[in-house]
This record gives sequence, structure tokens and C-alpha cells, in this order.
Amino acid sequence: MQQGRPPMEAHKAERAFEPDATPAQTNRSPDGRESYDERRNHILVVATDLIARVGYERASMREVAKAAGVSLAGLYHYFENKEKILFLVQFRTFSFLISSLREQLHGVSDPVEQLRVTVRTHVGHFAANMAALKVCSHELDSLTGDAYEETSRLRHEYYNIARGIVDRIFDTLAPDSPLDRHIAAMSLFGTLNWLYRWYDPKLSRSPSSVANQIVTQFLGGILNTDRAIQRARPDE
Amino acid sequence: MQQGRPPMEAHKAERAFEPDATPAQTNRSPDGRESYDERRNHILVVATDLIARVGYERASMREVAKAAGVSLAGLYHYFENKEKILFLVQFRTFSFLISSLREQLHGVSDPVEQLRVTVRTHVGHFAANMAALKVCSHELDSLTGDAYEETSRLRHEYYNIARGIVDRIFDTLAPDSPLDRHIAAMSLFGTLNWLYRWYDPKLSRSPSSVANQIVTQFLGGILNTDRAIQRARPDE
DNA sequence: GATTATACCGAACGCGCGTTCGAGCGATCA
DNA sequence: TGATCGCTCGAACGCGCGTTCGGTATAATC
Repeated sequence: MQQGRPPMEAHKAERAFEPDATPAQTNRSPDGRESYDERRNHILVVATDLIARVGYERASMREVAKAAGVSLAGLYHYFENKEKILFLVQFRTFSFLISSLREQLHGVSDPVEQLRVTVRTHVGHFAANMAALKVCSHELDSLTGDAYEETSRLRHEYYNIARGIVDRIFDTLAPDSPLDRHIAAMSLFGTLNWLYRWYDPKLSRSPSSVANQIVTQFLGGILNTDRAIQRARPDE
Repeated sequence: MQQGRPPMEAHKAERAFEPDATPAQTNRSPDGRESYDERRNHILVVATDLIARVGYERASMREVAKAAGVSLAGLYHYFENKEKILFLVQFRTFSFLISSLREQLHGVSDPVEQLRVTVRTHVGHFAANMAALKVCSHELDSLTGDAYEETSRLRHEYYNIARGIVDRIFDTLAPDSPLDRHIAAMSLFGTLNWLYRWYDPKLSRSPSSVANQIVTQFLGGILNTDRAIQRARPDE
């Protein structure tokens, strides 16, 4: 069996928090056995669920191993340590989110349409990967050192995309708005990152209808300050 | 020294998750020494800061004791266990938030003004107690059993106040709005509960201006769907 | 067939955790 | 003066944690 990645070379440097050179290529063996990548991804899925359910600190390696059907020591054949698991969950989720957002955004020039695409992508991705998105929203500070810097970089990249769209909406539709654009963008982010606390697409409305309402509220909120402002701050 | 509360009776039942009968009456002794309540509150403040900084699981009793200037064992003279500390932080914060909100709301009949008061109170309380509100936003699931039920009850009470105001705004200003009111309320909650991730009143704008913008955006978002909806969902 | 690398595991190590024990001390009260 | 009580602490207990060690079985390589 040749397709595995040598795990022992990991000691050679602290470049360990870079992503995989060959990420999850899912090369199944001729027989029915799982490949290294498949097994690794399976463990990652199980770990994501557990971390989402009980939190990173309470999710022990023993429980991850049990849930994944591997021995405790066997877990370390796939991940050099616990933090690496959390890092990979966040790294892959953010990376996928950013790249699919860029893909969806390609060719869309209307800023409002760009916002629609962005919120739709986020909510849709949340509905399809609730555990992973919860972990990304809730365990932001659980990483340390290089792993933290790396995911922090990705979060800012994600923020900058959204912030750029918000800026363009302001520029084209409400260039003289008195609203602080950073606050506006963070309000939107708050709404999106708080989804995991209440929204279950299996119990409630469809992702696209939730996304639509969020976009509608956001646009109304920044486009019609005149009418709202009279009611919102009569004194100041 | 007579004013302390007997700590040994705590064993008698599991009513331990009820609040104090005489909460923090700050009765200082004739001399300059701290009273039981003062010392207890001081520890609570220190613990709140630590939990806000490193999270509940990572905040060890040893570190709380060190930061508070008490021995590890001495800590247990004031709190029967670690969970009780987290419970008290959340219980007191939510209780204070709810009661001061009710107080501020008293005599205010205009729903829009009620919303203004609510958001102002929340943002103002956040700015004055950032650590406590961060703990309340971030450590919601760290409690278990009765302590969890109790704080969960308070959160719902808080939600219901806000939800009632949102409903009244819809009823009086946009009774035929197609927007889902639960989604609208949770969007607002998301914005407010996400504050701790980005807003620092020492570095950025004043609490009242942030509150004003949040209210403005929210009102515009639900009142002006007509204009926004054309841009937000051209197809559906 | 011998060698090497991979996949995997039982068992343990060492540490930090929440919690408890038992004692000391000063003030109060009989 | 002696007993009681509130407050404080050093020291320890037991447990669960992340991680590692030393090994075995299987498959690929020469």
C-alpha cells in the first residue's frame, strides 16, 4: 500500500501548520478498503461533529478515537496532535468557503447581486456543514501560534471580500450615508456567525429564504436611513 | 466578625443554583477590611476577566485563586465549585440586564422607542462590562443541569422582551411585511451577541452611536422592504 | 526471502485539573 | 478561660488529559 503520506517526516520542521500538499485526493484502493486520505477525512468529520457538540476543550482525543473507530494511538498516525485537528477543520472550511465564494462571484458585477451571492453562499454552506461552521464561529480563539495566525488570515480574507462588497454598495447606492461601514459589515457578520445558535434548516425555513431575508434587511438598513433615522434617533 | 454567610449549610440540598438570598449587600466592616460579600464579588470580577480571556475550560481554579489573591482552598470558601462561578457570572449579568432593561422601558410606549432603549441598554451594558457580556455570549453551553436551565430561562426571558418589541414594531409599522419575525429578531440578536468579537468602545465609536446605527439599520431593514426587495430578490 | 515502510494498537507516562482534608488563627460569646 | 465559629491555607487525592513508547501484522520493494 503506497498511497499514504509518510507521517514520520512531520518532525523535521514546524511547517506543520501548512495545509497538505495533496489535499484529500480520495484515491481509493482497488479493493474495498479505505485509503489513507479517506480514513483521515472520516476522522475529521467525526471530530468536527464532536467538537461542535461539546466544544474543543471537552472533546478528548479518546472520544474522537472511539467515535472514529480507531485506537487512541492510531489517531496520531493521522494527526500529529489535537490542535492540528481543529486547525484542519477551520482551515478547510474557510478555504472552501472563500474559494467557492470567489467562484460564485465570478462575472457578477452588480454589488447588490454580489451581496446576494455572498450571503447565499454562506447560509447555504452553513446548512450543508453545520458542525464545521459552528466550530469556525465558536472556536476562533482555541488555536495558538502559527495555527491561529493562519486561520486568522483566512478570516480576514473572508471579511475583506464582504467588506469590499459592502463598500461598493455604499458607494453606488448611498455614497453620503452617515453610517459607519465597518459597523455595518460587522452587523452582517454577527448575523451570519450567530446562525449556529438558532438556525436549523431541517426544522425551519430553507437556506435561500433565510439568506434572502438577511440580504433584504441589510439592504433596507443601509439604503433608507432617511426614513428610519427620524424614528431611530429623534434627539441626536 | 459576624456578617458572613455560613458556608457549611450549602451541603444540605441542591438548591445551590438559586441566587443568593441577600445578594451582594456590600456591608463593609468598621475597619478597612473587606467583608465576605466584597471579597466574593472581587473574586467574581477577577474570574470573569479570566474566563473572558481564556475561556471557561482553560480558566483553572488555581489561576482564579492566584489572580484574586486567595489560596486555592480558600476559593472554595466562597464558591462551592467551579461551575457555580460561571453560573453566578451569567446569572447576575442576565438578571441585571433584564431588570435594568425593564426599568428603562417603564413608561415608554412607542415600540420604536422601546427598541432604541433596548439596544442602547444592551450596548451600554456591554461597553461597561465587556468581560461579563463576552462570557454570557460565548459560554452559553458550558453549564449543565439546573444551572444551564436557569440561565437558559433568563436568556429566553431576555429574548421574549426583544421579540415582543420587534412584534409590536411589525404590527404598527409593517403589519403586512413578508419578513419572518423570528429571523428578524435573531438577526438583531446575532448583531448584539457578536459585539464582543470586534467592538471595543475604548478604540472605536461610542456605545450610543453604535447602538444608534444598529437600530437605524434594523428599522430600515424591516420597514423598507419594498425598495430593497426589488434589488434583493429579483427572481423569487 | 530478506528488508523496509506503513498502518495500527495496548500500555503507560507525566502533568494539570477540580476538589477535599485537616489544621491554624483570631474574634466572639458564655 | 474555654468553647465555638468564620476564615484561611498547605498539602494531598484521584482522575482524565494529550502524548509517546515499543511493539505487531501486513504489504511493497529489491
